[in-house]
Amino acid sequence: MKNVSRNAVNWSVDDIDRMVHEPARYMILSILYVLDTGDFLFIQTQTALTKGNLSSHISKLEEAGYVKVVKEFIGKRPHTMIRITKTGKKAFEEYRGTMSRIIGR
Amino acid sequence: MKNVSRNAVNWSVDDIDRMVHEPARYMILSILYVLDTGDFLFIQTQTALTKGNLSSHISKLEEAGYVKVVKEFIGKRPHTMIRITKTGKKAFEEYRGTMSRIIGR
DNA sequence: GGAAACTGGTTTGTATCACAAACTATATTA
DNA sequence: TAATATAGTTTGTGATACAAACCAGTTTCC
Repeated sequence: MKNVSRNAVNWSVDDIDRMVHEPARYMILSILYVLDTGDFLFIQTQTALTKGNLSSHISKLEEAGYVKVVKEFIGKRPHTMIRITKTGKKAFEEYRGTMSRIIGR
Repeated sequence: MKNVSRNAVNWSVDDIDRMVHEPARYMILSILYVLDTGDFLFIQTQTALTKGNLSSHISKLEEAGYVKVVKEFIGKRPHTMIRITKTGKKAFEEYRGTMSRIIGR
């Protein structure tokens, strides 16, 4: 048995992109949507997420194709740059549209 | 290490009430917010959730104090009525306020 | 120069969660 | 009386979010 049909409130749970719906990831995307790129530590301070948590959310966003991760060395230290993709931007916009509709404004 | 501080986007992940954030529960609450009460089967058809899924979401909402569940018999058959509480209404309103702010527009 | 502390993360362990299938208990119908 | 329907609840499981523990270096301090 699967949920497939539309309902009286005129939206289905499947309309909501869970990848974006998760607050931590929404926050990450909302930063990158404006700035396009950000390094790991910048995003960490902005979101106030723990490193571990941030790390795994970035991995998920990467797997979803919503961000690209570039690792390099700055001087002698490792550095991780995260860039939002076209797909990621679109997903973010669509999520906002969907939620606007659902929340009603 | 815990997330506690505010961030540059001016909201924290903790601002979002996960009890309401879950789409299935948001849908249930959005129906009850308008109608105040609804029986199990009505909500099931409106949400298009499976019975099992709906049952457990209702239990969670009940534990959170967002709904009250009243079991009775209609004729010889069991019947389950779900009523949104004052707390539930307030939580729903606050969630919408929070999300409106976060989604922006 | 060697221990200690810091940097910039990733991996691991755990508790929780969402979900549908399987099940329960009674009632109705064939 | 056997099968089917009703009205849900319980169970199994795969996925998830999270912070603690860990790791590979680098810099600082004595």
